[in-house]
Amino acid sequence: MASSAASQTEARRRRNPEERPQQILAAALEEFGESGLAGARLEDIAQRAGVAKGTIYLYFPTKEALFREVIRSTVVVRIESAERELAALDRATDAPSAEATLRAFMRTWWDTLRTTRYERMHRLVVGELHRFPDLVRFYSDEVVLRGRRLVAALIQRGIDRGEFRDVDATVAARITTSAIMTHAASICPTGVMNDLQHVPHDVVFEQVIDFVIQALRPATARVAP
Amino acid sequence: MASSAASQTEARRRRNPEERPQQILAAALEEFGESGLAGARLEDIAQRAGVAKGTIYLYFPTKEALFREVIRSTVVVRIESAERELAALDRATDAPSAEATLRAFMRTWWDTLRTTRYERMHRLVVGELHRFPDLVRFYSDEVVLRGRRLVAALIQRGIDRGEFRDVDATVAARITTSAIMTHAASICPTGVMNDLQHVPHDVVFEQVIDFVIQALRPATARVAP
DNA sequence: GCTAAGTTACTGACCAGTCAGTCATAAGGC
DNA sequence: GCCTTATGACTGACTGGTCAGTAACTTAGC
Repeated sequence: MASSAASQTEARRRRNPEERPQQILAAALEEFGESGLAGARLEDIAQRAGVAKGTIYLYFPTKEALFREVIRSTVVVRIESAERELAALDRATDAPSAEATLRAFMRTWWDTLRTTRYERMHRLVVGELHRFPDLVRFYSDEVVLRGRRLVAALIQRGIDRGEFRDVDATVAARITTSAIMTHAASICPTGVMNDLQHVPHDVVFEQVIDFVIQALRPATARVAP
Repeated sequence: MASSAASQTEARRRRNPEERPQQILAAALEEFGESGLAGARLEDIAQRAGVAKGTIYLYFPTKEALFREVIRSTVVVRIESAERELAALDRATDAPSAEATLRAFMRTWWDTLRTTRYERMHRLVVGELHRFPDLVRFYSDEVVLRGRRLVAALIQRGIDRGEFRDVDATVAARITTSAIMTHAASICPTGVMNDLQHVPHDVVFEQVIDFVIQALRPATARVAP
């Protein structure tokens, strides 16, 4: 036990300037997501990151600056993954139906949103972001609009191919993403839709996406044979 | 100016034990909604309520107890207004179409959700409630489930009358309310859908409700004549 | 109607605890 | 031996909660 504590101390003391910011940001996301900006303690963030409090100040000038970087860096990861998705979709342009593509894309999004990481992010965005107008704008432009544009493109493809009704793709994308995001954020144990705790995630996802697809189906496709 | 200050002091000093809790709760909702539970200062709440800090402790034992009461009392108001709506709907049982009734009901909800009061409430529910499991349950049962049951009943009525497809009314209600709530919460200036700032609220509402109605329309009703 | 004694709502200075931010010191790495 | 990275004890500002005191109002006695 003594040796383990010693090796731990050793490990903590090892210089690691490349990885330090990431360690600290990851710990900060957890603490901020748990307790909010004002409620989170730097001491706890440091402990979770396996460093001393002073170390944080070697990389971030203030608590608020750390918070901003938590948002920015998490968001950047999200953008990048969304872009990877888009690229993958563009490569396989016309093989599957628009419906299948939309389903697949929303599915990966669904799986991402349901992680604890994004549950915390969601909490911070709704609960604290409003006090940082520049971050609101950043998030709004670089995450919300960008993500929606992606979904809108998929829906537009379906419209062009005659699979979907001639709706406003942007509006449809907005409603689709909002439904998916709310459901993803609310079905966790601490979420506000606790009646869904016992419904398998897959089923909830299918319910949402089926509803959306129904709204997008053209009238003629739905006549009984 | 001196006289105004004097009369203000006079007003503040007037005893008013009946109204004090409400004054304090209203001020607390504003401050908590603005700064979060940990970020809000009792001093500021007191000032906003026009009382001294000590006065708060005559009515609420701790800051946390005050927070709980803010949630509970605001939620109670919401339940009561929803029940009034339900009663009004039951009185006019079979006159208008299910679609018209659903539209009307969602419309009043929309107008309520867009007030600053509920914007703050939403922030608190998403951002802070998770640390109070009993409040999560309370909110989940008494607001989310209850509201959804109301909407589900409206949709079921439409199904029974043959106006809507034979969908799972609960699922449809869940998706409908989530879309309406997200949009209502996100279109404010500090919200995350800032591209909607310049779209009239009525239009946004119509887009959402039209999309939902499309998903609910039966196939046969949409065949071209 | 007036004053004294009593009651209760309210106040704000104060205390004790907390925590963001600092800095003298230590520990690698070269 | 010097420079970079890391530490954690320390400080000072801040705030939740307390309480001795005050003002507003009520009742009683005349």
